[in-house]
Amino acid sequence: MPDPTIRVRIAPSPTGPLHIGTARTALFNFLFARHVGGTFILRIEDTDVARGSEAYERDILEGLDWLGIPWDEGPDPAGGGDVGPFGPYRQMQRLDLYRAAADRLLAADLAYPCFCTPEELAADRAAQEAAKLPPRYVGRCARLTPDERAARLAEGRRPVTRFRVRSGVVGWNDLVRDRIEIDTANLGGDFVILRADGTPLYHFTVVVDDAAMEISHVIRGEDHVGNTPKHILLFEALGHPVPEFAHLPLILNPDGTKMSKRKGQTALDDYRAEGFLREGLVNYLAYLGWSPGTEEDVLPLHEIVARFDLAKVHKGGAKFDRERLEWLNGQWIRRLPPDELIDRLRPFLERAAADGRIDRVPDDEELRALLPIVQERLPTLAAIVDLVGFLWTDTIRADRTTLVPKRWDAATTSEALLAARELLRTHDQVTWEADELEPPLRALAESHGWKAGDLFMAIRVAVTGRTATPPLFDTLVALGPERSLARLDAATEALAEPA
RNA sequence: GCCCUCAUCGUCUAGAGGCCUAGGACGCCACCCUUUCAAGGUGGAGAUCAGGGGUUCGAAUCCCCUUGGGGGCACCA
Repeated sequence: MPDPTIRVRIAPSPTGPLHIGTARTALFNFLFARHVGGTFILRIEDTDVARGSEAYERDILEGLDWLGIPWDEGPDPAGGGDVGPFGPYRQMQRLDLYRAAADRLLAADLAYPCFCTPEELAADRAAQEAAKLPPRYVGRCARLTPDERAARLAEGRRPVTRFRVRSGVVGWNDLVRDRIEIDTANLGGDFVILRADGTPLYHFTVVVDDAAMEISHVIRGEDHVGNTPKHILLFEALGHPVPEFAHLPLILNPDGTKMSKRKGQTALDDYRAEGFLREGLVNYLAYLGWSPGTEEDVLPLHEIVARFDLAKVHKGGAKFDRERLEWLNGQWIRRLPPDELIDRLRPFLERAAADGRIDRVPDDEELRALLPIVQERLPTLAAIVDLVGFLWTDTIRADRTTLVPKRWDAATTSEALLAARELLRTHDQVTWEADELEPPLRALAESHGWKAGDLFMAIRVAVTGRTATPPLFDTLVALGPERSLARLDAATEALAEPA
């Protein structure tokens, strides 16, 4: 049952690649909207021209799109025109709206021009700091007469526009944190809403846009709690009903501070590049600060939507736990249908080939045959190369020390490898299958008095170059008789070389 | 300095006065399975519910204080 009165938004600023925290906030907005049948809007807050870039905007749209949390209104991720009746959805295309809103505030004397110079403001702040007072605008220009303003204008000084902060207490019933009240005396004085060049600042654009776009619920990070009174004041000054607010707990670094690039991996793109699935990421992110209250850990998006409830969102922050993310991702990889897994693995193989980490890319058929032995061994998609990259590499390097099993010496290893090679060479190639390869090799070990495990380990390292691999006989099958024999030869040669 | 705010195993969490001698999951340890590595199964260690006061027949759950943590105080968003 769609509810047109419920409208939420994610409003990222393109000043960096899509942040995992932004993705989480977007997800919670999406979950809330879908759960109640509301509308999920994406708005680009690009008024910080100095730090923003179009490349970042693309990264954000692409990342959100990839995550699988589609917005109902906003820029078209494919690069087309905006979608939705409240556009445009990029703030730099809405400048006249802010200008008009500011004019209304100016006309009602709810805002005023301020001619203070950056130097004056810096001096004020320094003085306040020295006196151990909280920083705040002193109000030098708050009560300028028309003549004084005209005089300054005549000097060629360009004023910023400041919003008059009224005295009193502003409060709201936060949907996750309950009642919050803040005395406006602690807001830092009258704040700037328009720069001298007329471009608007954050606090002003959010409110003008949230009002214009009829946003009913503002769901954002806890770091915005202190901004909320300013926004409420602005809504009131603009004569617009104040929306509901819900402040989400922050995602934290391992040391408990707000997640940052310095102390953690924050770009969604980096997780994507490592081969984390959207399903795993979404599942994990949804469980940071929220839980369905049941004992289900692996939950698909539509189930999360069905169970989501803002009232059950936590108040305290949650540390980002990569181990748990990896486990969850593995769960999702194991749940992927074969064809789907193959499709998702492909880009990672192509990338590995481009980087020279493997020499060729397997086709779908080869990959499909491999899935039974790799699917349960992948914590991430990118791990495929590490796991079985030796299958697509022309030459492997197996050094002498790893070639010789723990309980063996080089001579025994050579002897065993030679015997195994001979056995495999004469093995019927039509029955080059795991079930057919195992018995004769076991018999070989027994006849020489070797432990089967030692023999298998020697062969494993000889044909793969590593001690940890998928099951040996499946590996030999994937390798094929020709390459298996060649690698056994190369290994014996390596052992024969003087150390 | 000021304002706001949070507080259950190492981590993510269940818990909305008696069901809690606090449950699950990740991680860790052991065992089983086993040719290695995983996956899977079983079991285990791990939280005097930050501390102290109340309220109550009864508190992890309600109130107060303390402590500790976090967030915020821009012509950034």
